[in-house]
Amino acid sequence: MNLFSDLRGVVLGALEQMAVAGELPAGLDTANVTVEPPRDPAHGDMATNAAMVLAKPAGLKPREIAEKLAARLTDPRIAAAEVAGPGFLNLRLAPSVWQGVIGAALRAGADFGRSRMGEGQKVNVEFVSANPTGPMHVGHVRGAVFGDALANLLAFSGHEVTREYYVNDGGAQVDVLARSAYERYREANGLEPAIREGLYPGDYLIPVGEALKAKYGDSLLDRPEEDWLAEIRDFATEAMMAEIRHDLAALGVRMDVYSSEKALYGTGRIEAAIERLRAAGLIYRGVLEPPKGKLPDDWEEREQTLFRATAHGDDVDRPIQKSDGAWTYFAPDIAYHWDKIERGFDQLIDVFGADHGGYVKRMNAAVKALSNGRVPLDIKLIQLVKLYKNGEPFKMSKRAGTFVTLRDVVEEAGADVTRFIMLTRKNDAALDFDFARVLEQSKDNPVWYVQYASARVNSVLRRAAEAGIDVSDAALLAADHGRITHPAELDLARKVAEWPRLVEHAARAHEPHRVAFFLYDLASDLHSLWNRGNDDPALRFVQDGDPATSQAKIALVRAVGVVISGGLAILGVTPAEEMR
RNA sequence: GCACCCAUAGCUCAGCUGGAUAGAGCGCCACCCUCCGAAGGUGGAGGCCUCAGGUUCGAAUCCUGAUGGGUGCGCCA
Repeated sequence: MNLFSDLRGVVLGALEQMAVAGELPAGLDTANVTVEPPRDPAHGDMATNAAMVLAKPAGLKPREIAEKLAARLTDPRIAAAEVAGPGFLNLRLAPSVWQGVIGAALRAGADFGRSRMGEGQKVNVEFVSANPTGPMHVGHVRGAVFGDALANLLAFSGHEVTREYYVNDGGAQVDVLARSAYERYREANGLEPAIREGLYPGDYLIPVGEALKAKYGDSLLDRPEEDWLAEIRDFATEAMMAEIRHDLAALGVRMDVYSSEKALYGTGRIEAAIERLRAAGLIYRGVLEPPKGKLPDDWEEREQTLFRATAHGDDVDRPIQKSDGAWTYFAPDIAYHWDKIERGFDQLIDVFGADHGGYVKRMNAAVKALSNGRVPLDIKLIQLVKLYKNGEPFKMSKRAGTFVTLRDVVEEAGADVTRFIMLTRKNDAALDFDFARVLEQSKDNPVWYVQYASARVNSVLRRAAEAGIDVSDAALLAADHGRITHPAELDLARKVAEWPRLVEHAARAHEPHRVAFFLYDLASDLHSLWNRGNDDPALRFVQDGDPATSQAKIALVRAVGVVISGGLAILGVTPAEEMR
């Protein structure tokens, strides 16, 4: 149930009637007609801009259209319709609408707000995709949480979602990993490791060295690199991926598919994808212009195989082969996205770090070319997270040597707090994460505030039960919600009613942070109503000697609880049973 | 030099894909603990939505340009 789209349907129906009656020209475009709650509650419960949107194409005055529209809005849910301002039509809804929301929320339970908006849409969300050369660091945390929450959000709105991790196990960096692990293997055999410049120095490879010793004994010592490189590379990569999967699990992130870059090589898949572009006339041999302004020191002209990315909106064409004929990193990426397209996804989402911003246009160009424009690709860039503790920059590097790991963050703040805070900012805005602040139990800590609301709902249910009131789901659903009449309570019900619409908008925009902000608002409204009960006993949820009214009020509280748990589930955060 | 992102209260940020008088938290000011949970609550002050044009019934939101900040820019993924 989504009240807003229902009412929009009512309005569109009325416009239809007007067209039939000759009050409006037929065939007007109503796509821009909205029915939304106005910012100022004094303007009623809902407002539609229909008259203003249609005035020009219809050649009529907005207020005139609004008057006629108002006369045709006979739906029982609409108690009053009045023309205001330049041509807004403000709708006042019957209290029963808001009272009905309580029942709708309780009936749907955890599914309240779930929609079929994305029905039949297969969406692939690729995120994290950290190189398998070490443990995940802070930079990955936000992308991991964002991607996971976005996937939840899309699934909740009816999309068929695949969560995918692209394992960059095919490039030079995994050879570096292998050489680094080999040194640790030598170390495990009692030799002095030579961690040269350019190798990965982190302690996390020590256990890998020991595991290699357990597997190979001393048989790989003093052997030329070509004898062990491939084997140790696979071994070390797998060890790193095991670590990454472990870290993701600690953060509550689950992947459906791990795709390997290496698996694309030697199978003709890259060649096939490139061929497809070539057939479209987008591959050629050529020489790139040097970038203007600062010229790299070692610039020399080179002929390379290029992808005509400029044909699809990029600024320059992009090399797919190095001058020695080997693929650049872009080539397997093209093949990987082609693979995703071939798997039948209707929509692709890539979650990248902001430092990959320069990559967006070329990837979009490639996907556009590969899918003939059929499959949209949305690349979400995740801005940096700056870590602080009590306002001081946070440095911790127990295992990694040079960076703060995801595990450090989760151990310090906990998965729930980490996830929530990471979603309290738009993905394209930088985020400050202060450990001291996020663990604080006060109103300026949004996680705490929302968790507190969730606990408070439980607390009310508990107390009511102690007072002998039946607070079972069935009883609350059967309660007489018509007893919810106080404006403050109806306001809270209005907020609950907004949830399905918010989910839809957030899903459409690919912006899970909106859920976090909504939950904060809703928690705030609940706390506020609670506090009004201090001064005005009529607003207390448990009314002594009046179990019927108590049940109605508690049903409202429970409806808020339903939304909060549902919203937290999307964010991947556990609701608090009680505060301690 | 070019591209992308950002610019909203003193600070940190929202702003529902163009709606009416721009919001929240912190900080500040004033009140409030006999009261279902006061590490809290209620109210208040605080704005040229960076600037200049444009689009239209209507712009913080869309377009162009400028300014300031971030990121990136051919054999690294």
